[in-house]
Amino acid sequence: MAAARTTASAKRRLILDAAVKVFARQGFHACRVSDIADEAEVAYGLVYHYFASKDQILDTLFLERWNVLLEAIRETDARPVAAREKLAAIASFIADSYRHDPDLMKVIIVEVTRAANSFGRTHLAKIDEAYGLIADIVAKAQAAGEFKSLVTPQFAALAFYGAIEQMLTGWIFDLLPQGEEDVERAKVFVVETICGGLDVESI
Amino acid sequence: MAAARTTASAKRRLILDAAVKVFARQGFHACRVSDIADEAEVAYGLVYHYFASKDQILDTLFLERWNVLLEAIRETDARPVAAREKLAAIASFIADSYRHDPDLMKVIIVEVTRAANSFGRTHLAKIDEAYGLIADIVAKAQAAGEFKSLVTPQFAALAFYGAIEQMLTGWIFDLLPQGEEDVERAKVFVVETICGGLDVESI
Amino acid sequence: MAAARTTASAKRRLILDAAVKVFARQGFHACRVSDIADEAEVAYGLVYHYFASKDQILDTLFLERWNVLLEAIRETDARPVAAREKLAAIASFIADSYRHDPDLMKVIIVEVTRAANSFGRTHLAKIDEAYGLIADIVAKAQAAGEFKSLVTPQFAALAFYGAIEQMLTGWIFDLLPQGEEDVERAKVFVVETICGGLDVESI
Amino acid sequence: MAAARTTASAKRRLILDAAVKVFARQGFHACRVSDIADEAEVAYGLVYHYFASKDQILDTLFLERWNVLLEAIRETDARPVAAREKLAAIASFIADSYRHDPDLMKVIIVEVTRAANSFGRTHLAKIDEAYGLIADIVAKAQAAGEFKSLVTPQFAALAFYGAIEQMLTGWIFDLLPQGEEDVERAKVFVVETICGGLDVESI
DNA sequence: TATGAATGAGTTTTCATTCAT
DNA sequence: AATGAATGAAAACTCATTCAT
Repeated sequence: MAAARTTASAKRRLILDAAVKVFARQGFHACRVSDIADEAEVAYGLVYHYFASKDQILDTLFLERWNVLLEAIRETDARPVAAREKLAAIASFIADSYRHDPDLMKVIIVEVTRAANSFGRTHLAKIDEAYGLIADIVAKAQAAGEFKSLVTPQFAALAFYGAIEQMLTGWIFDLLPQGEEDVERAKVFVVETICGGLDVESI
Repeated sequence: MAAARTTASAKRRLILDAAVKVFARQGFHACRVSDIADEAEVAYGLVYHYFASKDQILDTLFLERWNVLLEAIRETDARPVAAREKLAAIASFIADSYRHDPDLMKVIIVEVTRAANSFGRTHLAKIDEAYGLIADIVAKAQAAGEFKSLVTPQFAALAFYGAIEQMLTGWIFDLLPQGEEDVERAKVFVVETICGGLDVESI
Repeated sequence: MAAARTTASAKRRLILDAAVKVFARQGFHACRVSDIADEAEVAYGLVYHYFASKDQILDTLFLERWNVLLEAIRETDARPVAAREKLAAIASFIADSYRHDPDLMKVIIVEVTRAANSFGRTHLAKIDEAYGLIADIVAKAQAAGEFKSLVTPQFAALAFYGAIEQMLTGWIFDLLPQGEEDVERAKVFVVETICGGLDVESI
Repeated sequence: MAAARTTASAKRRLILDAAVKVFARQGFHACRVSDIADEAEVAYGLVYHYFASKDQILDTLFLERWNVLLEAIRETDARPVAAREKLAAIASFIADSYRHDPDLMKVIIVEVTRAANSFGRTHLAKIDEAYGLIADIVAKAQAAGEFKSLVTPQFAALAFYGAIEQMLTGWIFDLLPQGEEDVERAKVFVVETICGGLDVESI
């Protein structure tokens, strides 16, 4: 089972993992393919045996992870819980992803998701897919009377994702504390901000 | 004096304006210095007479505009209005900036603010300054009982700015409609989302 | 014995035949060793089991065929016919070779014989051997009074071969019609041009 | 006058001349762009300031010279002399070109004209133009009764050019003596072979 | 024989920056 | 101020060849 996914090639995985480290440390553009090969301790040419280009390595990394995220969102949405809890679960999933492999998330956020002019554009549709799934959650909640209908679901999704990405960026660049409890607290904050709003209850 | 700064040199301004167009069209990395010179219709070498490097051109563009934004936030904060109105004014100012000069805002967002690994890092402190000013507004509003204190002002600022940046990104990459009324409505949406929250009033 | 040479290995022959197709289609330099393996439907490494290098494949192809040509010229020369008929037989043999296996002849002409700076240089002596055999025919014809002695046999051979090679090049690159009758006519033309000359008989 | 052609740029000419030496010495493929820059004693990048690619240098060299050849053939054809003399003049012009600048002719013959699979193909039309002009001469001579009509003008042109190219190749690779008188004699030989023919007069 | 993963040397091209005029 | 020729460093990618199995 697990083997099936691993079998592909141990060296191939080695290269992908090395790329995560190198991209996170030096940035995609600043690093050379030879840096990846060195980090993976494989021959230079082997990188090109498994990947057609430096770009393709990043593409692979992004898609592997983003598909997991999309799946997580879909699963979350399928659960019979309140919309607010769904959003909380998504925020939690993303924050945990960062906790679990900060380098990988850094690469995905910094080099793809926020790299609007390069990989961000390439994967725009895939990224937008996530917005769409979140928007669906909002839309259903509005229809069900859980959420107000003052803003479009599309916009709410954008704001929600924007807040999360900014939070991640804060961690990545050390603008935000990222201790265990800080992260747990942040999960709550995103949802509180977006769902609860900043305003005091108007009574 | 002021004149001195403005007059500085018509050619210098020409180059900056050309750079905005070229950066917006081709991206900072994908364009050559000669593209800027061509667009400005000045000699290649003149670019280096006025700017020390290609980087410095973007730095200049960013700082010029970001300082205007910081000033606008400060002025807004000084006004004796409700916190929600202050945030509305900031959102409005940024949206109008985009309406007025989409190319410039595109360059600033895409090439600096979201370019976490290059210019974003360079100008991190300056960008963070904006978060700080917004956080101040939130902090004061919490102290005054206008805003709930469930999230830290710092976090609220991050979420607010994150939502706005995502909205701009949506316009820049055509994921969001950007007609006159669309923009006006979006201004309202950001504030409604962040301040009002998505949840129906809990009563 | 003879069987031994033929049997040698079916795979080896498969590779040589595939190489002809691939060299003809893509050119020697533009193709990769893997293209040959793919065309032959054998494993990549097997090519190196039978041949020491990519170069050696072309060398083998050339020598196989060129030796046949040399033998044909020798046999022709041994026949008790007029010199003009001998040249006609050689022209005919070469033209028929092209008719029979245009890809192989294309490879030999384009990649070896005309590739003066690479394989042409390597096989210069072998190629020159053909000129020498032709020159012998001319020399004997001059001695016998069949041919005039106004040009050296060496030069006559060069001109004769040059005309034939140009004719083949014309076919290879579609500058010359290559229908069945066209080829037959061309055989006659070469001899007529070189032996008969263009001038009207001076009486 | 002469200035007009030279003015272009001394360095540019320097690079072209250096390229001729380097291409002739090492071959187009075997040499690096840096070899050309070194030979010309200019900075590496300057080569790319004047030429878009290594290929373009060879293209330029070829076209410069080939156009001179075409012009020479046209002028020759315009002269009111016998066809045989016209062909003699063309052979003479080409042989003299080689005498005058053997490196340049070597490059053109070896790297373009005979390089059927690379530059030869690129410039096929231009090369064919020469065949066409020669064929015209033959055709008119046939119509005027100067030449027999046993072969098509197109074919005669191919044979004539083939013989000349083979002669040049002979010189280039030292298969043929190239002393002053050898060259003069060869000029006569080509015409004698192609126009006079090898056969003794049939009377 | 047969396989295909692994190796790593080698070169064109790009382009920011400098500098002489 | 203004010009644009001159400089040269830097890196992705290709692919023939080797080798362990």
